[in-house]
Amino acid sequence: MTALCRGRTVAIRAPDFDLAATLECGQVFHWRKEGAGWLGMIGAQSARGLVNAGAEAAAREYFALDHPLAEIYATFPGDPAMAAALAFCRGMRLVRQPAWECVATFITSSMKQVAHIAQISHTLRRRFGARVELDGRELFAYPSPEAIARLDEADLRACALGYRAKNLLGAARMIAAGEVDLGAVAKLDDAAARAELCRLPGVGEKVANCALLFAFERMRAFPIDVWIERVLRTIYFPRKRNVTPRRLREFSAAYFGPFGGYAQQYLFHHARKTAKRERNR
DNA sequence: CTCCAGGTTCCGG
DNA sequence: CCGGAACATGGA
Repeated sequence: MTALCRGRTVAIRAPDFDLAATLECGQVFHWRKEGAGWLGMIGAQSARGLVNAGAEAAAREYFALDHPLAEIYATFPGDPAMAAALAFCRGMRLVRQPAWECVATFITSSMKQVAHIAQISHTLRRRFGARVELDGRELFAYPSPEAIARLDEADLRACALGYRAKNLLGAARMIAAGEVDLGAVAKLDDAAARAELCRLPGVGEKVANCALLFAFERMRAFPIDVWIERVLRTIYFPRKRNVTPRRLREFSAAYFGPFGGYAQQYLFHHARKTAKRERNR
């Protein structure tokens, strides 16, 4: 397929890679379209800084270019809804995000549209994150737990976080204090890792599953948000009442298989984009 | 103006 | 375990 990933100066080649879908599907929120390419950071470094340093490997790691998409697709169920989502999203990859950045952005995601989450992410980065130069442009890393832990709740509310300010602050302080160790979470099995993440304020099952999927490579993690719930209810439980959250969880885990998280993200992106198109009609 | 957005937490059946 | 309500903010 196409070679993509232009941080304005450099390209990375890979087959079966749709960079735009990967960056626009609502898994990561800070990349910005610039001309024909995208500008953003991979952890603490600008995408171009990485390549200049001769570490293209880091970009390949971040964008998960090693994920065997053909094999993953082969595990998807063959129903029409899944087929349509696959056709729409083919080449979209689940990136490997830095754990704290992922946990924190999804703490701020509750009851927010994707555009709002991105706005909050940019404000936090600009105000409290480490600044990096890139050709006269400036980029900002996501602020560390320690940097946020030093702040006041009012500082965060001033970034339009609303009630989420208390949660982000509390989570940052727990991690800065060593009460929760994200490095240790990586070594736990799925259930234990989920439970450990849920100790953080503002992290419930859905946010924990996003973190497991987008930062901890748990390909079975299946976040159920309002969009996915709508898909599940309308496509897989048509005109059925009393379908409980527990039932949706159990169905998803059994039906979508070992790469359920990938299936979930494809269904999510497809549902959101097609819904927007319908609305504009 | 009303409705809704990648939810979590707490509270009463 | 389940459904409801409170919790902030901004775009459609």
